[in-house]
Amino acid sequence: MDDQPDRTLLSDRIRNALTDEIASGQLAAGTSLDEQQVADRFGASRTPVREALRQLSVSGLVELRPRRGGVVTRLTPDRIMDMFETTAEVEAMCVRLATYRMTPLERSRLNDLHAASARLVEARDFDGYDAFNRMFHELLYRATHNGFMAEQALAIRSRLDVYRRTQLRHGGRIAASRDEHGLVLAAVAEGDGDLAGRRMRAHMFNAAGALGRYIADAALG
Amino acid sequence: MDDQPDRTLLSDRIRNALTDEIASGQLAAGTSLDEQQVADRFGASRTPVREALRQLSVSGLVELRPRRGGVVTRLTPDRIMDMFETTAEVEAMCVRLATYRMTPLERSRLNDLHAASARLVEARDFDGYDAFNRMFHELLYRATHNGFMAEQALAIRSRLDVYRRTQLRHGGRIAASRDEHGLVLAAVAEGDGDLAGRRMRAHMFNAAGALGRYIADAALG
DNA sequence: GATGATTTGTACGTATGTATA
DNA sequence: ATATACATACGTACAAATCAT
Repeated sequence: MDDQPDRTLLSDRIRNALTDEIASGQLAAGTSLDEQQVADRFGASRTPVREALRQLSVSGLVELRPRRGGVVTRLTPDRIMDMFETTAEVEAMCVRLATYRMTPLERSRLNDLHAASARLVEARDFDGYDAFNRMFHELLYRATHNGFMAEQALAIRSRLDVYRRTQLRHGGRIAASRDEHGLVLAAVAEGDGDLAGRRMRAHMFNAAGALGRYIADAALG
Repeated sequence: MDDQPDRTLLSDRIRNALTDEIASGQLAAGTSLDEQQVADRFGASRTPVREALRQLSVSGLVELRPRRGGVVTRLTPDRIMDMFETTAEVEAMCVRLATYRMTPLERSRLNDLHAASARLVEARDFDGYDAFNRMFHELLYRATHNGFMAEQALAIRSRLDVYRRTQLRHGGRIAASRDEHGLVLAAVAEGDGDLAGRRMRAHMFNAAGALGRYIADAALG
């Protein structure tokens, strides 16, 4: 039972699916998105596809040139670095505010999460750590107690997922990443938001460094 | 002559028009947007209107509930304060980076602009000062030399235009605003990005304070 | 709570603009 | 360079859901 025909809008389903495929890299940058092809793939008409593409163009995942169709946005290395820097600064901003505003419960939840992540590092569980990492940062966004800021931070961060994905697998980043989280939390514990912010920024730039050539390669590919 | 039929997309024209009307307050928060009505108003069919509305919903200006049409987003006072705080923090972040990165030319352009604004304050030219103010802040965004960050900052700031519009007209804000700009620029001149950032944040919060009850009233109305 | 009116969601047709041989 | 093929932009039609009574 419970076989009710999907209640959500077709255009929304298509948009979500495309978002995932772009963020995960299944749909590579530069791929052209023919409306009819996409429509066929989802068993829909072109109308909801067009609406989905229009929305994706606003979030910047798709580039739409009038009368010439859309392509998955191809980012230049410069642009990626700009986005990465913005993410780093925004994260720093969030953690600084979060330091002053998080509840004891939120603080303890963060510490618990961090403690639990040790096991993932030992086990070299990359996917597990990736999931933890996402939770860690999203918890910090929410701890700002500023819903709008949290949304913005998350939206910006999501757009870099495709580049962040493989990052932790390289070098000893996973262990270093966890250590840096620890430093951030220590500053948070001391109530020093500025320090927490600086450490978060450093953490983000370390991650960017680890990406290194990968970013340039992916962008040019 | 020059009667060539508009080259731009109808959906884009509609979107831009609606954006302006929402940002300027002509279309008040809570106004419901009937697709057919909007289409009639622009002499178009529902198709481009729908595409425009979908895009506006992504930028957050319109709330679209499946099968129930769209309304101009009605912001709660809390949400407006969140947005305002985010803007303030983002501006602080931008000016800090800009301090370290702006070229001598950009610095001189900013100082010139600031100097010229004195006349506007004396003349109590509110509209003129409003335009100057916009330029001043946008110049700072660009001086970060981070295109992505500048875009984000501008997008967030624009969404508050409708609330900022009347703000400068009240109290002695226009003179105070210019003085605060001066303090920011002084810190920039000294190359102290952190100080410039703190002063910018203070500047933004002073503006928010001036908004005061107005925000709550506008949001509730 | 049921029924009719209204409005949205999706499909489809056609004209126009863009790419290509 | 011109013509042909093709994809997009917009309008229209109809089904389905929401709402008003």
